[in-house]
Amino acid sequence: MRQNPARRTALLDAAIDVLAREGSRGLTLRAIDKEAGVPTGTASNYFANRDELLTQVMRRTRERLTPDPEALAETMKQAPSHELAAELMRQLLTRMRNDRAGNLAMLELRLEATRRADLHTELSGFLAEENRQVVDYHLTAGLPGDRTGVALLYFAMFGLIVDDLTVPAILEPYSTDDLIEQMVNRLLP
Amino acid sequence: MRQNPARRTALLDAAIDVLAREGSRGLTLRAIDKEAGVPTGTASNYFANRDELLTQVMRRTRERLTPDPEALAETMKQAPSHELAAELMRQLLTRMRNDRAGNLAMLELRLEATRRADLHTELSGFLAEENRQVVDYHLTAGLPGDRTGVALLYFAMFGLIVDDLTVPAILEPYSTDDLIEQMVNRLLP
DNA sequence: ACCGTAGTACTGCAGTTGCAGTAGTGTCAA
DNA sequence: TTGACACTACTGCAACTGCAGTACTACGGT
Repeated sequence: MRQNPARRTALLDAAIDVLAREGSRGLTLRAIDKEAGVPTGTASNYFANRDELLTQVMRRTRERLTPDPEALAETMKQAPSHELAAELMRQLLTRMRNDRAGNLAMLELRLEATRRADLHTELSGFLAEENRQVVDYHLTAGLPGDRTGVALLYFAMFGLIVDDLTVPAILEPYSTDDLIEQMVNRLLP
Repeated sequence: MRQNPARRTALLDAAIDVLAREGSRGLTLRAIDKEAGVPTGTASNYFANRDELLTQVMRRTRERLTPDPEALAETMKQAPSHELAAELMRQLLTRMRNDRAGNLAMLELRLEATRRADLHTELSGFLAEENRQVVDYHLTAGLPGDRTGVALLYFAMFGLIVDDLTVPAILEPYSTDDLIEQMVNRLLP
């Protein structure tokens, strides 16, 4: 098992691109080699099997989708308000749109997790924890809304993001900025 | 190309099961034969290629997830109210839970559609139309809320459903009935 | 009633692809 | 010089597709 972390990350990023572009069906060790531009067989040296690969892809995807702490701190300089909450949601949507591959990969992993116990355990732990943290953060930052409202806000955002990524035609009749503003105002009393 | 409609439907239902259980990766014509318990090669006679198969799987999945008109009519006997809207949402969630395979297949198809232009066109048309219809239905039935509110309600429900299907651990801290009641009350003024 | 034909369903095979895994060699840096 | 990584090449295997050939069924003509 090779250790070179830079190369490993490069392989994982390549895997995310393959996953987004060709789906779980196209994700093979060989395809990763090709995408990363490394010799055939290299990915085999870094991942013992598909399970291990997927677990590591998940961790890498999580890293990529985590907001930049500095940018977040910058935004949070404003006084907490509905406007700030809406701004955070707009940034969330933008972040997701800017890493389309990462997001599609995460969706693929969710589906894959319904079939692989290990991945499911890891993904459940991670996403449940993240949800908890994000709600706590919102509340302790003094942003408006109660626990249920914040949870609903994130479910609505998630639905919107999935549609935006996969079938944006559904969103065409609406303005996403307007949707976000309305959902913040209505869900966070 | 064979025509026997009953057999075709049986093959498509088998395809949906395979898709849900093993993902796009495991969906082959042979796997469908096996799942449907028909002789090897049969599915090849019904679907010229993978594209055609996926398109037809999509149509069949749509059929399966459409609410039963009678049951809907029965529910709609009540006077329109927030309570009725909540009841409709609870039924939606139940319906989705009762056809887990159909739902997972639809998610797979959404992802597949990001890679196949034909499928994307068809899926976009269908889902956009469905969204429009569902919002119109809600409004003309006299249920509370404006167009934006109803749209938000469906995004939130969609997010909740996807989480429920793939990573239910996220929902564990919450009561789905409570979430539904709150989202109806808050999003539909 | 019989036969021929067309349409449909089934079976098995052959060829192809493409993957995983691993062994072996080359290279570079400590 | 030694150890870790990079690269190359090979083997064996599994699965898929597409084809070709066969069996069954229905139907229409005589």
